[in-house]
Amino acid sequence: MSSTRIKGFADMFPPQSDMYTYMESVAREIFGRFGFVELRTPILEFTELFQRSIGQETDVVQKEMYTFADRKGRSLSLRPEATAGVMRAYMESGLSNREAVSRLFTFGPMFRYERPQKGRMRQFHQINCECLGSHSPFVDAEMLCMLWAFLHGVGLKDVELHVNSLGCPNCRPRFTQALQEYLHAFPKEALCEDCARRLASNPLRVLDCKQEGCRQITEKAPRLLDYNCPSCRTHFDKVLHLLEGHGMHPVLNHKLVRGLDYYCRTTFEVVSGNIGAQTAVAGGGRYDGLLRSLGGPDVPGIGFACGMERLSLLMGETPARHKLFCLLAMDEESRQQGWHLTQNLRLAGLAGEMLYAESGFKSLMRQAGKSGARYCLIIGPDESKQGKVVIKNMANGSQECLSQDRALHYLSTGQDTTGKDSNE
RNA sequence: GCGGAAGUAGCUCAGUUGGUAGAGCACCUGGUUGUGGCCCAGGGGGUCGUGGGUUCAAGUCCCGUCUUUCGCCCCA
Repeated sequence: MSSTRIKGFADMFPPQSDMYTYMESVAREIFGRFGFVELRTPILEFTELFQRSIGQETDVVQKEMYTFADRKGRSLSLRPEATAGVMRAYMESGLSNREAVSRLFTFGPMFRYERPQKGRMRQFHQINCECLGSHSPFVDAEMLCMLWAFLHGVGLKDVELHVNSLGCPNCRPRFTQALQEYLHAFPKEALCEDCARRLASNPLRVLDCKQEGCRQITEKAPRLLDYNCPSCRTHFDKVLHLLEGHGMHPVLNHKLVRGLDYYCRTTFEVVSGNIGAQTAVAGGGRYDGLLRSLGGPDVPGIGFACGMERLSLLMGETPARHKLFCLLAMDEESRQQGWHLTQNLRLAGLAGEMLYAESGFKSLMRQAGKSGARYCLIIGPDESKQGKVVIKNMANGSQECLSQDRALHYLSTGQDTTGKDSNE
């Protein structure tokens, strides 16, 4: 309503923020098992880095970046994706001299000036993984295996893994030429306006146009895979073979191309039909020439990005965190005792709250009920005189009065079976 | 950058051919001394996104604007 917030930039409260924290913790755990370490790079970089990395001709660079001059007139941009910054950091750190293969992951906000819609914000969040230093198809398969494990780890189902091979600088030009020849055979009106333009500037993009007319035409278009050179083909076959042998069944999608210039060979997307107009939850691929083109060592790489906004649309509810206790006290002396007890319970590892409102007992009791706490702790004049506390089990209504010193033991061991599984 | 839809209480929405605002849920207080969830009774809350215009009178009609949302483009 009030418009103090920047369009496309969202505040996140629970349960949404809990969900993002959850995604990150699952990612850390699983990526860690695969030998990945966390890298954090700046949100701001020199504009030139993105221009050189992502590609001067891409929409992302041409019209979607938040670009501005700093106080000394240098052009800076908020990162629209993570890979460029990771490459820069990798080069500057000299990591390639210290280890042959580096496995890095990073989380964080990215920025693109686009029209917000379902699953797309101007400030959005990605989980990003890069493996640098290996040409091996085993690595490609490993990345996909890890991505799949992560998505399953956060409870995702009903998603498909699409793969394709874009070939390399040696073989792709032949395909591009063949595709253009194929498309030129159709009358000009057959393709949509955008594709007519793409035909010259970026013919590969015609393949993933959503327009029905274009789709029919590209259905029988030349296929990338058929134009892969022998070594690209061998590489890709190996990746497919490994995945199949591991029980993953990637969908070979001949129309899968990627929007960023640096991709080659293995490319992939994880798609779902349940995120509005968007379909990709995660996407990535191999980018063997990227580091070299940025002035770095000739080190191959492969990586993927996973969109957290989109992922969150597909996830169920994250388990709500449970409070173990809610303490209410009825007069000043009781409040003081209750306050100390509350802090002691927390310091001993139990999660809970104390109600400070000086309202009537009924009101406090209602609030305790709403808090969702498993136990309600009550201290009134009678209890505080003897240093006691009433502990009421909110689920079954049973209660007992014991000394405040024993409350911790009672709550952490629990005399009933339901009291044992505190997860805080 | 382009197109469609919508903006009324914290939330979801009613609001009839224009006559100075309602419901449900939520919240608060009670239903006799210190026991929540159910029920009952009461209560607090809205410059009807915003700025103009038409009119005796506009939440209701007209125009602008902002925001949100769904698409296009593009992408995760």
